[in-house]
Amino acid sequence: MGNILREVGAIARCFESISNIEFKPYGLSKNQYIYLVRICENPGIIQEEIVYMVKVDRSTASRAIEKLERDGFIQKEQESDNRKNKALYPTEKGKEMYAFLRKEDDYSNAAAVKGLSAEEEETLLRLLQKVRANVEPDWEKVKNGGTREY
Amino acid sequence: MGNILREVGAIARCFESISNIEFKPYGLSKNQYIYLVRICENPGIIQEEIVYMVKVDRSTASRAIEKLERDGFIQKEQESDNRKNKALYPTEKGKEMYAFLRKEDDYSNAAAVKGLSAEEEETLLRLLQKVRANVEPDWEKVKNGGTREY
DNA sequence: CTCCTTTTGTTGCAAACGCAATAAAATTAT
DNA sequence: ATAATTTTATTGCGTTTGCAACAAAAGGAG
Repeated sequence: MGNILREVGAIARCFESISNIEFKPYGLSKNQYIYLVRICENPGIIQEEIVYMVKVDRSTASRAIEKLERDGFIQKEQESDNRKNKALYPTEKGKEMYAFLRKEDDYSNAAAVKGLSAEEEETLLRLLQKVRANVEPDWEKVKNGGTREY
Repeated sequence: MGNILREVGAIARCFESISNIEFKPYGLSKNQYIYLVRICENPGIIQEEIVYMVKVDRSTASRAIEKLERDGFIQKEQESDNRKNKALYPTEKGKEMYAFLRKEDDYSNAAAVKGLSAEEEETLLRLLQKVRANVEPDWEKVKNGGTREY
């Protein structure tokens, strides 16, 4: 009886832990890298979209991003046609940090799939994307007060 | 360019979030279920072994398990032949809760792999186990102050 | 246009998190 | 046998986390 979610959980905690330790000396505190990466890859993205991509609580994202701004890695900009949404952009400092984050990320991904064939790697990614798609609606549902029956 | 670790991270956060919300009304606070499950499945296990399985900081595990004991879900017992290790056992209350946790866990795993063939499911588990094995040594290393080169 | 709902974002508060430092028992080395 | 190292567990401290509750703008329904 293998348990997919437990493997996923352990792997996720491993890499989160490693990343946080490695980025700390560069001025990024816990989990900030997660948000910075998304903002750098999607300039102008709004917070709620990051929440959807990353799967974290609104309030957590709000404060993490606030801190990123305070620390000079990103900037919030009022969209001209919309006074509610705040578009997020990396600063120069943020972009520099991103280059480093990318190197670490590439290294970690390569380390993760070491020993897998190119085909297995593709398969793994495809299956994980499927799992993620399966999970998303349940997450939305439960986060919004819905219940799962089992 | 698909990123395996980001998928893994999002999936893990989804299920952690769902689990925490679902278990809260039953008296389990954040992430306690993770430790309770391991103790129920491995009666007599010590804390450090759980840390190794789950991939979390010692101090986090220590306090989570302490709380589990305080809440009457588990018991710590001094091993007769060893005064350092503390063997962990579920109480009756803990075992009852475990039955429920198992149902939720089974449901979540089934939901996760919905639409995958039995073969794909096996493949996914196998590949995840491989990734986990790849990651473990790096986690140990970095947690103990070592550095990765990239 | 006005009312209702949804979307986006923030804040209060209590709890969990994890690095660092500590302690003590167990194991290994000399 | 004794010293050095490793293993196991805890605690101090500041930070992050997330549920709840809230606010305000945007979007839809009548």
